[in-house]
Amino acid sequence: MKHEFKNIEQKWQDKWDEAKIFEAKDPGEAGSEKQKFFALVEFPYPSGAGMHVGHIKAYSGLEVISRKKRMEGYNVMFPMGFDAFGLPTENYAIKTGMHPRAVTDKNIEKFTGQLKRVGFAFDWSRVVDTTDVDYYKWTQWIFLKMFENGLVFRDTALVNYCPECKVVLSNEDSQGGKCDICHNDIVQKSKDVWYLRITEYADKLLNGLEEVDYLPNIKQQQVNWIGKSEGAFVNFALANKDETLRIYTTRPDTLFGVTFMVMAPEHPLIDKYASGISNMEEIENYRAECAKKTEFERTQLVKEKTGVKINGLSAINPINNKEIPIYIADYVMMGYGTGAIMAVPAHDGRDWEFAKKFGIDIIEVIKGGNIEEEAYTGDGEMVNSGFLNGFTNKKDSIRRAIDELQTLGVGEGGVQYKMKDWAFNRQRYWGEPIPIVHCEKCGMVAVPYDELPLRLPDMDEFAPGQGGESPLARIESYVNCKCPKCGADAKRETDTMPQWAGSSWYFLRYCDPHNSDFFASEEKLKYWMPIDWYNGGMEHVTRHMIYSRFWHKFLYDLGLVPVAEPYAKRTAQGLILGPDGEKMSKSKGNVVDPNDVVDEYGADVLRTYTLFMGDYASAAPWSQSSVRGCKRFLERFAALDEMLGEKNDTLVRSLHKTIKKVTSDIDGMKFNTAIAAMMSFLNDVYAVGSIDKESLLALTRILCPFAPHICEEMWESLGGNGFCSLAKWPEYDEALTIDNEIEIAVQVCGKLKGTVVIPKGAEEDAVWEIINANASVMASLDGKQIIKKIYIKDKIFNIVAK
RNA sequence: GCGGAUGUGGCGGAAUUGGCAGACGCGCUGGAUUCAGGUUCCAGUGGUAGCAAUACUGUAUGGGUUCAAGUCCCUUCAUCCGCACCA
Repeated sequence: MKHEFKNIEQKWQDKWDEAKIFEAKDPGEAGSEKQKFFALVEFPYPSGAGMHVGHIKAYSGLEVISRKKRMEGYNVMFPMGFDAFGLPTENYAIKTGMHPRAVTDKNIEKFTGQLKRVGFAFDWSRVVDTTDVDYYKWTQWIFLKMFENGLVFRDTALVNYCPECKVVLSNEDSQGGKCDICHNDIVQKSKDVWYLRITEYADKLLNGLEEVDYLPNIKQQQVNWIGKSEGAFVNFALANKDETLRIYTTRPDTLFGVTFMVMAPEHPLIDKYASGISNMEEIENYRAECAKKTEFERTQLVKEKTGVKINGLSAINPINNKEIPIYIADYVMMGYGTGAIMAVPAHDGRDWEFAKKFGIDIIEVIKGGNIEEEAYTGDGEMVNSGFLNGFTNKKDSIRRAIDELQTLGVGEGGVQYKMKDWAFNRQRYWGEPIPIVHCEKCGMVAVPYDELPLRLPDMDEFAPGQGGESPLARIESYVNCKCPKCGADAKRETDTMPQWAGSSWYFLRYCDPHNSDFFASEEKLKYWMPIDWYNGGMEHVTRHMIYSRFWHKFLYDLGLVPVAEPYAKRTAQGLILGPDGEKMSKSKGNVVDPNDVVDEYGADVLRTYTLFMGDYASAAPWSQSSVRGCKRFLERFAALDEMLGEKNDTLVRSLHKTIKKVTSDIDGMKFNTAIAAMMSFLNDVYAVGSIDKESLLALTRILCPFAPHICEEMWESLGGNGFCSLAKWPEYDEALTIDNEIEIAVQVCGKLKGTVVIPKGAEEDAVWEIINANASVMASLDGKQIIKKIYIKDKIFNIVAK
């Protein structure tokens, strides 16, 4: 079989298309009686740059797994789609004057072409495009359901705002103080924005992790992101005021060590009692200074503590009635807990630093450290703490303290999350219109379900407004409408949804992509869900994955989806780095284009190499010369049909071991060792000089998920039945994977002195006899006294001698 | 600071329950084929010493457990990722 493989690739792709062999069978169709396997990869954002090899690696993993599942007799669904709303497309459209719709269509076409060239076994009949009106109709529908159920609200708050992109960003989209889209600094801006009440689902999102099979680091990241902490709320009375200052603490048992309180600069109680504060001017100056800093600066810079004492306000410690001073300081955030804390400088590093700087008392309540030197945050016996004295167990003392707070009626146990509600809007054009109408009389009114979809109006100028308002606000015919409730003149909401909306439920649509009555039928969801295996990037673990789990759990609570967790299993691929070992980026000029690789070596080589380059979950640099190694491998394989010969017992044994290894390695995503095993087998074949047809057919099938084109060609040339891609996955004979004779190591005092070949399962005496015939081992025992012989059956023989 | 990981040849990376470290591939060296480059084929390839058999040494660091440690325990260091004044 001597041809350039790239010439045969198109041929087989056409045949697969024509025979529709990768289309999943819905319930009721022939083939649906098989066990279903729903394999999902993250659908791409179709950017103008096209795909890079990282996409190929991301899809190749489940491509191999799902192809194998198909050959093992599963009804496989491996769909693909496009997450196409978003800023890059819109920015490109503004720059070039093209309409975002046209840009999107062009890019989707480009991506589709690239994906097809690689020969991925996607079910192309189920393609989902989030910008398709038949799709975003249901995105809007789910949004309205959330609205109806009180999960959507508007609030004026300090938000993350990107001056470059002119959009409000969620916390998830502004990690590290940088805009996730353009990487410029974000600023804090007070704005009236839409939120989804994701915090309502914090506990469910956390607890649900117990029932899914995610890689441990993925779970950990989500746990950290949700950031649940348990503690207590305590109400401190303000001295001489009928007012309480409420704080949150994780250590209510350190109440006896409180020597001051701290409020966030924005705390409302300050304004409320401003008239009684003698240094209000100083406080206002401090607040102005803080307001200038972004939240990023406030939290990121490890710098000296700053703050101002509030003259005129003080608090009463409810546990011992001591009067304590109150400060404002920017190390306390308004956005977490209650925006105020009780400070225990002896046992909290930040409070300690602050107390040292401002000369505040430090009272030890937990023994074990030297509080003169630094805060002690470890465990120890409680002291100076009244009824808590003598406690040594943290849990017990916290519980006792909460009991006491409740008895006194000044506090209670409570829980806090780091996760905040999801800022859910963009003041841009290319997104799903938010289906809400503002009526002067009725307030915010949902667009009636039967008026969905609310179409994105057509327009020519999509640049955002100077005041940061959505371009949709300029279309009067769109903005002006009637209130669905009272019929009066009303204004339409002009913000659009953020990019994460469409990807929050796309997998449900794959189950029933052409349904015009519902987002997906109950029957089909019941058949296909949950997703058996989801693979994607680590960068989506705290965003897309949290968001989509939230939406899904919401739909589950409404009884609209059959399972509580959408993803039964989740893995992640590692990045492909540039040949220079750096992250691939256009600016570094180290991006490898899959088209170039396909042009030069063919799709099979590209697929095989992306999986061979290293551990699937780890980052690895691209190496052009290693690509050639995979090419050599496939060329050597392709030549095997000219080496047909008699059955060779050793080779058959080697084959069965290879089938066994490839089978288990694919399931464990150890693609690199699976390919290595096939390379080894191929080396064995070349050493023998020939291979029998049956063995070659088996090899062809186990290689097929990796290099399907060349394998189809081989299958055809050997007269195989139908498509190799649909052939039965070979089984191995366990007996043939076990050798009758094995070579074991012989050690003297733990050092390797030689090897001997023994019959499998030989007893110690028999092995000892064989060893006695081994000259080099016996030579090293010369003149020594044997103290002990250790024989681990079929593994090793160690002689301890003096 | 907190959380998660990782550390093995020149490079990417392999090594069930502790049981022959370096599979497989790249690169490199030598040879064959070729006018030549490329390709292909054969042999070699952790380090040091030796013509060689062989010996010693070797999985970030230092210690420990064990007949036996890349693997288990403790120490130190380095790198990467996530979160970060979260009370």
